[in-house]
Amino acid sequence: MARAKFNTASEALQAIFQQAIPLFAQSGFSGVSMRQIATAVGISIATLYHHFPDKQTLYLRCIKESFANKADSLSEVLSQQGTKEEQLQRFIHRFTHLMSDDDNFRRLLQRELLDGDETRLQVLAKDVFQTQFEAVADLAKKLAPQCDAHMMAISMLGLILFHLETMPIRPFLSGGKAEHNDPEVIAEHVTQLLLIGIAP
Amino acid sequence: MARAKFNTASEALQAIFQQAIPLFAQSGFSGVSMRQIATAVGISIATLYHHFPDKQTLYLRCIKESFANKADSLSEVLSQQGTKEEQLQRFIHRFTHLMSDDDNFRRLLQRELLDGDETRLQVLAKDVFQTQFEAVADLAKKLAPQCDAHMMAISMLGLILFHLETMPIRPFLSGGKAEHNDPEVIAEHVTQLLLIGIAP
DNA sequence: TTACATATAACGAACGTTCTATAGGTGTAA
DNA sequence: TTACACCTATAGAACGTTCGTTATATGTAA
Repeated sequence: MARAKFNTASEALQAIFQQAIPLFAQSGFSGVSMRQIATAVGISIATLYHHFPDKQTLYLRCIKESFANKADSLSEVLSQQGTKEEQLQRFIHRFTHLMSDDDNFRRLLQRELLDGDETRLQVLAKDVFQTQFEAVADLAKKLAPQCDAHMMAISMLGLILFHLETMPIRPFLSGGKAEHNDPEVIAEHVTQLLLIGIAP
Repeated sequence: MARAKFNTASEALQAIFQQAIPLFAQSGFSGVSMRQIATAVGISIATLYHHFPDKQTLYLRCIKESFANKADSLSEVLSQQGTKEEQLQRFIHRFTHLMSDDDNFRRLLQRELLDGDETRLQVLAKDVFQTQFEAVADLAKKLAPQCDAHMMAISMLGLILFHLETMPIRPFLSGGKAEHNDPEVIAEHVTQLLLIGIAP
């Protein structure tokens, strides 16, 4: 019976994450059942409980797993040389692609902003975003010394994320075109808006 | 027994909406049970089913109810006279306050962006947002003729909404202060950013 | 009397979780 | 090398609870 499906516990965990992350990203914590996940992985529900003590723990580990390794790519682009305008452009492009390429990550993040309690958000801020957010705020300070760096950093991220967040509804809004979902188009628009605002 | 709690069916509906809307905004469709809602209203679960055929219908009517009458306030401010810069500033302020004052509405909206299927989002776009979004896009076109009006309108809304969306996590991010949650501060920041970008 | 708002009670299904058992690998002592 | 104890990964079956939903009865107003 046993020892047939996976060679190591780590393989089993990876298989579970691979199925559970998209499910949680799509339907949220209470929209996904343990049976659903077990079925998707192709294991029994008892096996799932052998690897995780309860549903909440599985969910939090999925988030951790999905959020891991996002930092490196941003750190790299944020440490590159160049004028501050070049740095901005590179960061915007990288971040847009990062978020555009990993819909599960973006959806889990937005679900956490809606559902995460104070403790979870604090962990998220300190363990996942802190270093990169500070670098973005520093860049904002260099670009616009007269502005509040924190607010400006939030604005940069929000500009990008909202275009992705509204992807499913924008086709039905006036002027919505398919090309508006192209990360290159979004990045270019955001960069221009930040650099010169709405000035002609 | 009966006819004791409410005088009319409409009163009963209003009492149900009043309890159900914050619950759905807080926990989402699958995070709230019919029993929870009935208990909050102080009626039996069967009474709830007397007024609504099923949970989905109740949820959709809650959304409709919560989204109603938001349009008028925006239409008013969007039709006022003044320079285009004044119009922008007035719209940003009004929209920020509208969203800031009604957290349930904002949360339901963001949940719909995550969970709504194509049909529901299409209804949302056509029935709730269409007119106002077009007006915002027109304003964007007047302010920045060289830009894509649709993208610029999305950017305006996203700038505001993301500051509100990230309220619970920003205290834990570098430079976050309580005053960043003040709608006046947000509106002023967004207006300045849109008007001149990051230029000094 | 009729129509409706309400409540009690229950339905079957699904939920998260746990109990129990077994197949198979691993370490150890005879 | 063999024998046995132990551990891990797995699954079947069931636990008690809650889910959305409904059938039925009763009280009140017109």
